[in-house]
Amino acid sequence: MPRTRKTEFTSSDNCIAEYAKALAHPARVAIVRLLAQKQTCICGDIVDELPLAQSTVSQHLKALKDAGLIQGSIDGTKVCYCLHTEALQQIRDLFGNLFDRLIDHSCC
Amino acid sequence: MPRTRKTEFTSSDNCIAEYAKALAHPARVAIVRLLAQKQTCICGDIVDELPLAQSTVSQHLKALKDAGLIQGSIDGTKVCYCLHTEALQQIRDLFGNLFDRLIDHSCC
DNA sequence: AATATTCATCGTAATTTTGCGATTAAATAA
DNA sequence: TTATTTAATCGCAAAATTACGATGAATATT
Repeated sequence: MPRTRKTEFTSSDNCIAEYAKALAHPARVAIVRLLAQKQTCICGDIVDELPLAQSTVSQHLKALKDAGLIQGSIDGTKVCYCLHTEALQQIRDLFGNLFDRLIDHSCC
Repeated sequence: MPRTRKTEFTSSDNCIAEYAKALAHPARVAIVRLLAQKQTCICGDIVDELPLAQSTVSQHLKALKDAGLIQGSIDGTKVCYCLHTEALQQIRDLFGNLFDRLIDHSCC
């Protein structure tokens, strides 16, 4: 009997994967950590903290913004970025739900 | 004055990014969730649960194994996979440290 | 021994990601 | 007004990811 196969991933799995993809590069992790550490919203100083060109950092900022992890607000010629708390809370919840129930399953 | 630029990412950021990359595809998230739900170690049944060809699923399993998230043990012609608890604990810790301190920073 | 099952690996194509310099747009400063 | 600063976007090249069928290796079954 030929086996039937699922046709899609669940929206939860897609959502988690999308968030994970947003953090799947050390530059983007560094940006998030920077914004988490400094209580003030940093902007172009992020570029100075990363071993990448300005245009590349801008791309990573856009990726984080598209994923909903950060927000940017214009202040003169500068742009001030900060974390989007609700999204990060959701990430914590999603990853928590994913991992919480597996504390003592050593089956191999 | 020309600005100095960092030359590397921290090992912590690299580590988090690597873990995030392992979960940056819905198929791999689905595999982890499957292994977290079933207390028994599943093997090729994973293929039937995913909308992907066997060879593709095998690649995703390898990616998860290379990242240290799962382990596989051979049982006859079958292979039994299970989660690698320590790595998942480390992920929880790393992401927890990254996100914990940012509860009430709304600066934008 | 011959066949079947299970799963990893190979080879390849299509797509996505990453990175940079150059350019552009917008606001400020001179 | 004319420069200068800041940051986004464009265009492009290199690398990585994703997906599949075909093949191979190992064990189990007949």
